[in-house]
Amino acid sequence: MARGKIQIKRIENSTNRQVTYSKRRNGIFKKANELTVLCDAKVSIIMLSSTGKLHEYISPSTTTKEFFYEYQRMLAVDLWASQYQKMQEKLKSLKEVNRNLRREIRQRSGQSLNDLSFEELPLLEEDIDNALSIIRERKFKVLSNRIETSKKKLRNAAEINRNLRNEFEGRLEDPEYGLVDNEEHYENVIPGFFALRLATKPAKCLRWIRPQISPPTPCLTSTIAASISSFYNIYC
Amino acid sequence: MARGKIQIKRIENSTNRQVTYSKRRNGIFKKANELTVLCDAKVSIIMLSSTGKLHEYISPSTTTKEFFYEYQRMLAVDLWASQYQKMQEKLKSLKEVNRNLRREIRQRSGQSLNDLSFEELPLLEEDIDNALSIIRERKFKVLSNRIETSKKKLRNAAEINRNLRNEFEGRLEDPEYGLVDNEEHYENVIPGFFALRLATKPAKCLRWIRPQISPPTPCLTSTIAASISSFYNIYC
DNA sequence: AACTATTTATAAGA
DNA sequence: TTCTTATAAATAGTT
Repeated sequence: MARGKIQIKRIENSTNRQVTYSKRRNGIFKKANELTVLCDAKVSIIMLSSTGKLHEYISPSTTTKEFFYEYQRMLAVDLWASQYQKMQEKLKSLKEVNRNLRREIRQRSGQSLNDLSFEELPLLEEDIDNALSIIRERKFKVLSNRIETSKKKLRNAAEINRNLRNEFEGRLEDPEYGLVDNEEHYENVIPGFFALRLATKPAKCLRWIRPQISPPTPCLTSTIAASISSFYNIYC
Repeated sequence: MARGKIQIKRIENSTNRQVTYSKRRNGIFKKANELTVLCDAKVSIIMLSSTGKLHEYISPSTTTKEFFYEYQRMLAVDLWASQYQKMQEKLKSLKEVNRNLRREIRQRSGQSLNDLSFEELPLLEEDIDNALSIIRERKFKVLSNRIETSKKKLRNAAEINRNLRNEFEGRLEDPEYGLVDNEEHYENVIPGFFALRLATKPAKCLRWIRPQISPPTPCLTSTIAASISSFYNIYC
């Protein structure tokens, strides 16, 4: 348009393209503003350059947001409606599911039983009765597993204890390790292992006899002690 | 800009304004298209004229919707974001809640017990045991209510029956109503009421002795019969 | 919608 | 980026 006509096709020179973009963009925005004033119109222009930059023009006294509400209203084509509606429906169905789940839990807890029909009540009863059996079974299974584990750990601890004892006795007989007077002294050094009696039936059967000489042997870790303790608190 | 310079201010002559709007609009759209081609840019223009008409230009290979998603993304100022995001969060939290509710139901049914800690199991057991008691209690209450209701309805039916019988006898004695031979004939007209014996304890106590003469008295509606029947099926 | 005198936009160069 | 300027393009007023 000046100093020579140009073909309307992509400008290959990058710098040139940038410059032209900048100049023409201003030109268009200027024209848009003139249109706004002269013709009392509202104009929104958004431009994305090839380098990814964004520029916009919006007529004064409007925001882009307002403008697009207007745009949607005019075209009766809601740009976001479908997405929005889908979400709304999903929300609704989730709420419904939620309500039903809560009701089921309430009924399984013995509340809101009025909602149940005369025929449904015995079914619920049976279902919960079954559940209770399963849970009880599971409880006792977990329980006996714990007992087994504790037993094994204790046996292990006792074994280590015995080995230590043997080693110690070996050293006593070995002159290099110095002198120890008698068995009684030895008893004080390595305390008697505390007894834990476990029977087959879990309830009312666990008895924990505390060690009489402290500190207790380090072979029994606090973890085991804690688990036995909690076990004891719950079932004895 | 031609045949005389003009002031950039609202054109008061309506026709003139319209014409100018039309001309300049085309000019801008043309420029926009040139920019699109020359500079490899994307342009969206939306115009609302003073008469309320809408015109838009959008670079080829794009839709206005896409364009505005891009616009939102670039500006990080989501035009609809707040509403949208709130919904998304609500959806997420509802899903989470539902997942937990489902887990609770599973556990109350005796499934997924592995998720429960050693300490939680007995609590669940106790809770469900309580629920079971409540449900049983409720069941028996509903049951005895039904029995009461049935009893009342039966008494009522019997009362009506008796009245009918009396009225009929009255008519027999009244010459105006014609002649009836004897009591036996009368028995055929109004059949013997069927017996339903109800005891206090619900289980194994309901006995339904079918009427020997059919059809049964119309005073006992099918509803009552059905409820007694289902009652019978469930508890006897 | 077409014409055209004139203004405005802008390509190329600095 | 901005300025300059020759020239292309847009357009106001007219028909």
